[in-house]
Amino acid sequence: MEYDASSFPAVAVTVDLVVLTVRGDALCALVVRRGEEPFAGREALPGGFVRPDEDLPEAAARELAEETGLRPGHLEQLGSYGAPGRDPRMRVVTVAHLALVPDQPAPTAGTDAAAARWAPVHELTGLAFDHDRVLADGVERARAKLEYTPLAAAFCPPEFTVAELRRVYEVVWGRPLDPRNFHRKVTGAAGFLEPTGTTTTRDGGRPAQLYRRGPATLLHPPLLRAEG
Amino acid sequence: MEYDASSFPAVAVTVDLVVLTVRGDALCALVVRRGEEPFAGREALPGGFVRPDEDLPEAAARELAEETGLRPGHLEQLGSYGAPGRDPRMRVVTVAHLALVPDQPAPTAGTDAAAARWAPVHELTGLAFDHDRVLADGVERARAKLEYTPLAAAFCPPEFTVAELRRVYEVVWGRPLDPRNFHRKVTGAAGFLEPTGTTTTRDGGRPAQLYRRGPATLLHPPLLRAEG
DNA sequence: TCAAAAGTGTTTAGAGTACACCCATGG
DNA sequence: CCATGGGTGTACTCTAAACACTTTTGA
Repeated sequence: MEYDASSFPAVAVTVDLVVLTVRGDALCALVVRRGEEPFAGREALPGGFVRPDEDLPEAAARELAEETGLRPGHLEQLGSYGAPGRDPRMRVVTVAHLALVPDQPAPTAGTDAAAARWAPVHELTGLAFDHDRVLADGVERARAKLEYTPLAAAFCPPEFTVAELRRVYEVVWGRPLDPRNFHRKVTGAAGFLEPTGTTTTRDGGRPAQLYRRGPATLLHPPLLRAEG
Repeated sequence: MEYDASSFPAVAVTVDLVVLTVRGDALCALVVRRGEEPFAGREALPGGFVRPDEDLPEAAARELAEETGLRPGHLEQLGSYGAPGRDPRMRVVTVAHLALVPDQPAPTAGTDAAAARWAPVHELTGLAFDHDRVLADGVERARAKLEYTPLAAAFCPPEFTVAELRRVYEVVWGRPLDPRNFHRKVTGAAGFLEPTGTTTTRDGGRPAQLYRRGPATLLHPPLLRAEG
């Protein structure tokens, strides 16, 4: 990395957020309606400047808290996007992040979030900037990561049943899973789930064991998307 | 993404490269000796400024060509690193990229590459900036991607034998693989390898079929790192 | 008592590993 | 003709998919 620190191109760095949640039957993303040019009136992913004193993950966490008022179940860097013309005003490189959050009772209760809403990802097209692409990359990352990490639990409340976890997989992958085999797999995967000892009947039928997220970060064996 | 384009923090954006190759028995990375402060005399990953008119992948490809004179077998974005203090002079956000190249007959024959060398990744510590971390992330990405993509072929010359491909896996993963089962797996994976119809005896013994990279981007089924 | 969902057991098919074995070349 | 590596066949094991079946609640 050789360069002269005194003469560098003027670039702005932002963080943008793909915030995903499972609501009803759909995988949903958080979008905000833009009030200013460019792309005024269009929807965009939430985001903002990286401040001089903060690291990239900090900036992403701050923006997320400002938009949703919530601590995410999971937050990771997705990738950077910096095509010269992506913002018509100036050179902007954005570091996109992927956040997974549990379903919110209230849609959005943040400060900045006047014009924010959750929308099913399959309905979201025509976003501002290159955000269609960023969103697609985020969704694909989430889908892939459910296979080999216990990340699905990030979409769930602190305590959840196996059926609720299965519902996350079914919505994100868009296909049904066998409840019996799914139950065996996730309860058998070391470190995925920790039983709380309590049960609930909120899903109807026979009472279901409640679980918390376990300490595992990788799933052995992975759950596979391609069944049958 | 709401912001005032006229008042943004001053940030420099660079690309850094984790360039990996398989040489002899070791996975090696390209490093350059720094001539200037900060970290003068220390080794660092190759990299440089993103120019005003180029996209991030272009910048990475240009830097790679400048350093190695070579077209990579594979080039992808790795991640961005932007901790406030990572460069003592000013705020620098770097977009790290991962490049995989075939083994070079001549070590490095580029323009900028006076002080460049290939070094086994396990010997590389004490790199400038946060490059130890960037390198480690790149190596881990490469290891993981060999499992479920046909990326190992990016380490090979245009035409290669199954044994040469297996050698790549053994070096990157650091463990021996059964030649017979490996052969069956890679020749059986659809789209991984395309036979050229010619053979070679350059590895000794019975002539081996030569293959080219096939069109597949994902491996079904994946090769697994954890064997029995 | 019935519907609904939790959870267990069993069968069967496919994939992976280990390893015996044969093939084709150079020296 | 022997060493070397290429390549095939096969038995065994392990996992997962499919699905019958039992359990435990609310209505």
